[in-house]
Amino acid sequence: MSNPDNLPRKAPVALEDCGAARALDVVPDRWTWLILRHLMYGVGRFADIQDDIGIPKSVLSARLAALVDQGLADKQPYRDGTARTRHAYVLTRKGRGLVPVILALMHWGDTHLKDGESALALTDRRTGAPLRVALTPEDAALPLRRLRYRPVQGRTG
Amino acid sequence: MSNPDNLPRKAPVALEDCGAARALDVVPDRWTWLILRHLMYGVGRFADIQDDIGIPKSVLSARLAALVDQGLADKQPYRDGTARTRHAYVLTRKGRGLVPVILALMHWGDTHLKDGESALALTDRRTGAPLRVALTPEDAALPLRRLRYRPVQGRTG
DNA sequence: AAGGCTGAGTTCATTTGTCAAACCCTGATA
DNA sequence: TATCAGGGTTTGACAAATGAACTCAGCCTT
Repeated sequence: MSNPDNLPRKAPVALEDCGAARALDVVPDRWTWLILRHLMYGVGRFADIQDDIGIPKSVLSARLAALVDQGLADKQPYRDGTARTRHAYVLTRKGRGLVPVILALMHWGDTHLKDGESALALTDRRTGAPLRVALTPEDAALPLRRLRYRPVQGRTG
Repeated sequence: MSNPDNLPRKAPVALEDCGAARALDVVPDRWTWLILRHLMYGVGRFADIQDDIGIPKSVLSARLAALVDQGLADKQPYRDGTARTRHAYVLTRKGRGLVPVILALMHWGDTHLKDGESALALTDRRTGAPLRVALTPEDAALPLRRLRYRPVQGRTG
C-alpha cells in the first residue's frame, strides 16, 4: 500500500475515530471470535461451545456475559423436547453484523493458510450464484439474508 | 441465523478445517490487528506504531517478529533524506490479503459503534464509485489495487 | 577520537489474565 | 426427599502483558 521511501508517519484516521479500532474493544481476542463463529452457525449452548473450541468454562462465561452486555448476543430460554427450560445464546442484529467479518477472515485463511479451498460454500439464496465477502461497489453489496452456506464434503485441510 | 428451537449442536465445519479458526492463530489479539491496521496505511516504523497505538515496546517487538515470521510483513531497510539507514515493516501480499478483513471490521464499527459515518471514504480508483467490503457475487468482487481511500474531513466520532 | 543523540530494541519486577479442577446452584425427575 | 445434569463460579498455579530502566549500534558534532 506504500513503498518504503516516503513513508507516512501516522494513520490518516485516529484510533478514536476508527470503527475498526473501536470494534477491537468489543471483540478483542481469539476466544471471542471463535464464540461468535459458533453463534453465527446457531450453536448457542454453553456446553456445545465449550466442548468444540476447548475454552475454559470460566473464560467462556466471562466472554458470553460481555457479548450480552455489549448487545451482540441475547440469552434466550428454549425447550428441547420434554426437558426443562434451557438457555441459548443467539446473535442480535448487531452481532449478526459481524458475520461478514468472520467470512472475510475465513476466506483469507482458506486462501493463505490452507490449499485455497473453503470448507464452506456460500451461495445466493435467491439466484444460486457463488458469493464472497470482498471489496465491491456499494450497489453490488447483498444483504445477509441472501446468504446460504453449505459445508463442502470431503475436504479436510 | 437460527431460531432458538431446533438448535444445531455443532458447527458445520470443524475448527481444523476452518480458515477463520486458522487465521485466528495468526492474528489472535487486539494489538496484532492494530499493528496490521497501521501497516495497511503504510505506517511501518517501530516508534510511529508504538506512539500511535500505545503498545508496550516489548509487546510490539514480539508481535512484529511474529508477523515477519508468519510472512505477513517484511522488514525493509530505507533511507529518509540524509539520515542513516533505518528499517520499516511493510505488508507482504499475504498480509495485504487481510486488508478487506480490517475494512469489514471498520464498516461494522462505524455502523454499530459510531453514528454510521465512516472516517474513511473508499472509492474505485478507476470509476470513482463508492466501495465497501460486503457480501457480493464472486464476479462483482474487485481486486485491492482498485481501492482508493481518503479520510473524511470534519467527522469526529 | 570522544562524546552524545536516537531509533530500536531487551531485560526485569509487578500486575493482570488464563487455565484446569473442584465446587455450587437450580429446576426437573424418580 | 434424594438425585441428576446443565450451567455456571471459585480457586490457586501458571503464563502473558505492562511499563520503567537498561542496552546497543550508527551517525553527528566537536
